[in-house]
Amino acid sequence: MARRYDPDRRQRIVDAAVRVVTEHGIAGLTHRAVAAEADVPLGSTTYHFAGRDELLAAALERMNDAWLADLAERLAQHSDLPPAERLARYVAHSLGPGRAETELCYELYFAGLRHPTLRPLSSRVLAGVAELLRPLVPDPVAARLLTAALDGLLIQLLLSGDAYDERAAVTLFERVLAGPLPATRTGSSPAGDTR
Amino acid sequence: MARRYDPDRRQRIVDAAVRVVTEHGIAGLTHRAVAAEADVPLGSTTYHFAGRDELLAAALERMNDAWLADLAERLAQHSDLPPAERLARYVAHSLGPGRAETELCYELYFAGLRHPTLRPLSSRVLAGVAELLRPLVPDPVAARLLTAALDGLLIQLLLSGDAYDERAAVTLFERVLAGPLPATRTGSSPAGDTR
DNA sequence: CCGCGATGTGTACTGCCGTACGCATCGATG
DNA sequence: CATCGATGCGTACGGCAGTACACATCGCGG
Repeated sequence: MARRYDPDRRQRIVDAAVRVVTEHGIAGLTHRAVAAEADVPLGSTTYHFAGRDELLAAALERMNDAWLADLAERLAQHSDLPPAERLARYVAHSLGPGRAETELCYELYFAGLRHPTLRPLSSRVLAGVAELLRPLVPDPVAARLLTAALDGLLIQLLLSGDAYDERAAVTLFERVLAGPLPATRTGSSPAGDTR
Repeated sequence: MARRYDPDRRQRIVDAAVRVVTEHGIAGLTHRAVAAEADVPLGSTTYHFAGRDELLAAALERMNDAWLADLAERLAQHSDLPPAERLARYVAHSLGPGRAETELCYELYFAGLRHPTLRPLSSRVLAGVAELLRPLVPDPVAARLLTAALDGLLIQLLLSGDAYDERAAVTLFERVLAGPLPATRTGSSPAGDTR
């Protein structure tokens, strides 16, 4: 029972928490599970984190950062391709080996929806994605819309299990990317021109 | 302790389960909570439903049906407006008084993602939405893309708490709705034309 | 070298949960 | 009206969770 000298125990606990959440979901995050995963006694997790919530928040924050980093990296790759193609590639990537991670990210998203504590985290990720997409698009509003299209498409593919139609995805992104928002005009004309 | 004659007890239990899920989320659905909400003894919920899962599935199915019915109704209204406007109106409606319900629906969505048991339900709703959107659009693939745009936009608005920019939404829908998919051509040309 | 506070460890307490089960009651069937 | 199975009711049991807490150990400042 010799007490171990373990200066970054806290760090390792967060790592373990991330693994636990990845495997068992948010509901599966318990002090005991994390302690076992980190190979530390139960009391240790309660010592370093005031409560379950704090532990969860720490894990989520790290996972969010990883997500944004991954997106940034993927967007940087293939920088020769047109934006719509790059986004479609990113979708393909998200559905590939890292699919489980993608599913997690969206689970966290919605965890923020129910638990007010986590909302700022969700909001931050959302803003982060929009920011990364910003260079592809003429204005911030368009970046938000593009984010919506990306999210919606990914969610649908994750849920339906349908095969990924990359050509359709490219088309979707091309359309959303098409030029600056005509609606930028502050005019209040209610009827959209069908073009 | 006189035993009550209560022919549609099962029904009322489902109702109570819906209310419990609405208020406390999926994680909050317990036999005890439902029993209390339905004002029946604990043993009653376990008698009518084999287990927690069955109870949850029953509640979710009902909520999903309600969601689709609401969407159908909203789309039928304002049938004079162009489709993009109608969709934007629906988004506004979803963010209004029924916002809590909307949030619930998406929570259920992702519950299906983690729990394989519930996946068919999620998938069914997804297909249902796409089917309702089908008449607005030239082909089924476009309906799926439109569904993605709608979902993505709603999710973003629910999470970010940003004000709803209805004009931007209309623009988004107009673009996604624009004509039949050019990608319908089976051609395999890999590079999208930058137009 | 010496204490002392930070850190680590093990365990116990309390509460909630799913589920099982024995008994009570009543509608329906003959 | 007699009976029986479906339905209703209350309670108990085992498991797992969060948290608290007493004690052990060790780095570090004096």
